[in-house]
Amino acid sequence: MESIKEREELVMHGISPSRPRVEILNYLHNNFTHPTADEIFKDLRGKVPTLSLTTVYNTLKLFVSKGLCQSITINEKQVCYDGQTIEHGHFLCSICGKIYDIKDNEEQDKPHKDYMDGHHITEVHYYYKGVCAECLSSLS
Amino acid sequence: MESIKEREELVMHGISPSRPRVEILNYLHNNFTHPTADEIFKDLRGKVPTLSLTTVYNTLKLFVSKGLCQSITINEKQVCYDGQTIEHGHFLCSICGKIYDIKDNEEQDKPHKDYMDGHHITEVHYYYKGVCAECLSSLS
DNA sequence: CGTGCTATTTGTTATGATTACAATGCAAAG
DNA sequence: CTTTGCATTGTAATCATAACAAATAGCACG
Repeated sequence: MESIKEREELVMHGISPSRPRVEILNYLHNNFTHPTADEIFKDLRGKVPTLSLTTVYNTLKLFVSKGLCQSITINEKQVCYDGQTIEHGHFLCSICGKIYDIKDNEEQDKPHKDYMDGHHITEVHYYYKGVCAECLSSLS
Repeated sequence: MESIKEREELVMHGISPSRPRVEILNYLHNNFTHPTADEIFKDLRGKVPTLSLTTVYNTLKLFVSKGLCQSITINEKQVCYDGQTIEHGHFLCSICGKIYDIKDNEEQDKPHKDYMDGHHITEVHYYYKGVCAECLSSLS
C-alpha cells in the first residue's frame, strides 16, 4: 500500500500531498463504510499517531470542496463521507444504521435534470430508508 | 384560525390535542419554509408565551413518528421540518440557503421501488442542490 | 548548513443543536 | 377535592463541529 495513486490524485487536484491527507484519502479509497470524521480519526490513529481530529475535519472539508469525496447527510447526527465521487444513491438501514451504496443500473431510477422550477441544479442526491437485507434475514 | 382541523388530525393519529401540539401542527400547515425547531419556537413564542424549546423538539419527534410531518436532513447544521407528508423532493440553494419544495410532475423523475439489492425500502428521499431562481436573477 | 517564509498540523477552547432528566402543571376519573 | 398519569417546562449535559492561536514542517534562498 504505497499510496502513490492518492499522492498523484491530490497533486492533480492542486493539493499538496501531506502525510495526513494521503492517509485520509487512502482510507476513503479502501473503506466503503461511509465513515464519519471521528471514525476516520480513530482508525488512523494507530497508523499516524500524531493525527488530530481537527486535521481530519479540515482535510475532509478540503476534499469535498475540491471534489475528491462527497459528504452524506442522511444521518441526523453526524455527517458521513464517501470516497466515491460518481453520483450514486444510498440506503440507510433504520435497524442497524449501516449505509449501503446503491448501484443504479436503471437510469430512470434516478432524478436527472439541469433546471427545475427555474432553479439551477448542480447536485442530485437521493437515498432510501428501510430495513437492509441482513437485518431482514435476522428477523426470523 | 380556529385550528379545528389540526385538533382533529391529532386525535385521528392518537395524539391528545394539547395547546402546543395544535399550535405547532398549525404552524407547519401554514408555513412552507421548512423551519427548524428553533425557528418554530421563536415564531410561536409570541402566541404561546409558555412554550419551551424542549416541547417543540418533543412534539416534532412525536409528529415524525406518527407520520404527521417529515424531517429534512439536507442542511448539515440543523434538521428542518416539513408539514407536507406526501413524498416530494427538495431543493437547497447553496447561496441563500432556502429550501424549496419540488413538485414532481414527471413520475419517472423520482426513484421508486419496494426492494433494492435485497433491502426493503420504506422511505424515498431525494433532493437537489444548486442556485435558486431568485439568486440566479440577482447575479446580474 | 542556517534563516526566514508559508502552508499544515495540532491542541485547546468555543459554539450550537439536540437530548436527558427531574420538577412542575394540568386534566380526567373516582 | 384528591389521585393518577401524561404534558410541559427549565436546566444541565452531550456531542459534533468550528474557531483560533501556537507549534511544526517543508522549502527557497543566501
